[in-house]
Amino acid sequence: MKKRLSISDIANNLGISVTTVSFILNDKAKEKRISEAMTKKVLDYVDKVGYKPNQLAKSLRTGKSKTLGLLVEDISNSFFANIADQIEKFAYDFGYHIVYCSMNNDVNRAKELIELFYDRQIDGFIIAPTEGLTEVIQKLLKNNVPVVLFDRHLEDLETNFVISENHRGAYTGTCLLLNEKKSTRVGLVTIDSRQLQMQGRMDGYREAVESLGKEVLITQIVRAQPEDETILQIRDFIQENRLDGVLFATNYLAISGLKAIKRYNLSLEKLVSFDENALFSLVDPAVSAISQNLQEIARQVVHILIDEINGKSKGLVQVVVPCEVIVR
Amino acid sequence: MKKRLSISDIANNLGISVTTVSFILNDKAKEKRISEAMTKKVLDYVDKVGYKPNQLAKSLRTGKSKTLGLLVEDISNSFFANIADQIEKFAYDFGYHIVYCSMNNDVNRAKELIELFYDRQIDGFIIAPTEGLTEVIQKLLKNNVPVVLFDRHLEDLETNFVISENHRGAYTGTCLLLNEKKSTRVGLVTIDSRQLQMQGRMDGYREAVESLGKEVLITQIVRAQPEDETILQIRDFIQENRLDGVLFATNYLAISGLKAIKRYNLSLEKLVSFDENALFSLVDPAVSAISQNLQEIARQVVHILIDEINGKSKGLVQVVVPCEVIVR
DNA sequence: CCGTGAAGATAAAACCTTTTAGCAAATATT
DNA sequence: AATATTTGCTAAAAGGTTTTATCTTCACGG
Repeated sequence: MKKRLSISDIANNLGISVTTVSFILNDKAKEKRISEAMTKKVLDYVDKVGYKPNQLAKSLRTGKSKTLGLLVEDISNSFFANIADQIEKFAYDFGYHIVYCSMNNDVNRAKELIELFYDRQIDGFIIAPTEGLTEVIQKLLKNNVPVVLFDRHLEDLETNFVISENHRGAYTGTCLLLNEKKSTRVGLVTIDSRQLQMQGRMDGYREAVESLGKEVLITQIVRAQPEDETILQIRDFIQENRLDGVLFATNYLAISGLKAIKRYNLSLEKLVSFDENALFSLVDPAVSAISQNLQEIARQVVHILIDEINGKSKGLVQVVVPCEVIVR
Repeated sequence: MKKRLSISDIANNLGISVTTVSFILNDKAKEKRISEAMTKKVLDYVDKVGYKPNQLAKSLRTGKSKTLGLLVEDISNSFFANIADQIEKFAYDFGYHIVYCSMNNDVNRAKELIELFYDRQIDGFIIAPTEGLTEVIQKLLKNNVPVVLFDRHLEDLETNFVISENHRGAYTGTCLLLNEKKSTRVGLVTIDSRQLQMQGRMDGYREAVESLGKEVLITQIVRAQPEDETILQIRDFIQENRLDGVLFATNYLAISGLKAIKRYNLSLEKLVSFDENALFSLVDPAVSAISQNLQEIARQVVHILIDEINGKSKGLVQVVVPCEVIVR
């Protein structure tokens, strides 16, 4: 209803200049040699009338929007949803807001969104990149826009990133499945993707299996296909290879796997999955988890990004966060 | 690196006025009688140099930020994560972005966030309100800020909202559990909350049970307590009342319930929960779901809000979306 | 030849800040 | 006493748009 107060209203009502008010509100009173008395007068008045600066105007002038863009594949995926929650909290502590969006494996939408965010003067990007985003991220870097990747990074791209210890996690996870008995057969269900985190998990699995001289068994699920397809494929993989144990490279693959097991009444001794999920303790057989440290990842991501925004960055920062193994 | 072009750069380079460029870019060429030739010239040039308007400046001038604020209890909760995903998609179609945050049952943080968003000139709010937010939302309404509530609404607050058919959903869900046999005993696990959607679910349960002249058995879980407490409480509730079937008022209560069942080896015939969850088909006994139509809720929320922002609103809009019952 | 209206464009104000450069008065230095 | 420095404050520019009001030119009817 009644128009919001602006800084010049404050100045006029107090019979002083806008500059003075601005300095005081930005904690530059000391530095700019504004008297204590004046400072107090302004602060009291501002408090009394409840003035709040217009952030848009502020951003326009300073070029900083105090907003970060978060781009993930699918915010409804529990891994991303959980990390988004953490990221928001950490960002909040620094006075930053988050705008998010899901890219849904649509490279064009992703590119468009990045441009869109960029046009909105977003201060920095937090991205779980999909293949095909290399150029557009490269463009951001060229324009000196702060970027931190997480969950995966891209080859040929010199960026900051925070990822989990995928190789090691997969290795330890696979060891849970293995058994000295020559006959124990364990397989990996992963996705059809060249994403580096998936490569890491694959290599970890492979190394563990090979160290016991067993056969490396891998099936790669096509991302886009309907879940029923996936379930069938996993069933066939398990049956044809007479598997005793399976390592799932992601959360949602494990869920499809469990559906396959239930639906087709398969019997397996042990299951392990990347990422934790409420359901893993509730099904039979229980699923052990290679749980990523979401809080630490989020903390690092936000800190690295904000350091870079504030010019406090010391070159590239690339962090690998250990996983925790939850044995069930 | 190189400074971004501004509209006045365009104008200078073309030797024309800023106004002309602005009119053309805002599709007002016809209306403002700019010649076809001029229009084409400008459009071609803008395209060639890849000029993009500064959204901050635009927002500052127009007072519209093309951004909506989404406030939920906990974005990592699958219900909210899924709906956030949908909301983002619908908003995107209208050129709107979403900034989100989790309130985590912290009324003060919630208030602060709402004020913060408001200061950022957010065009409208999408809120799943918690108790205690009445006043601050009231304040938004008084200032003519468009608001749509979802999942629940608040008494004494005349707002737009989109909720599910809680009463009916709970009624139908409870009917799934019931059985003509006099001996069948069914209970409701809900939360200790006066939120209206929970009241609705409770009433639906009660009505179904009473219609068969059976005993109404309800336990209310304290929100803040550690999950182990909750699990114990559910166990006791089930055991003490010798229940055959349980209706869970939310997703996460069902999960705690399943943990109780597994951990203490309880045996129940049937379970029903509000909200769908991947895990419900995988556990034993399988959990039937009263699934909310997330897509429709999101669609409505966004449309109502944007209509109101554009002044196309016809008074209060209060929508109740039917639930789908998934029997397992 | 004058007045009217439309066509085609524009100058300048407005949105609300931050920040640079500078002014006047008070104090310190020589 | 004259000069230099510090103190306390401010005018105005800058940031990039949109929009109002206005200006010039040309065509047309009378």
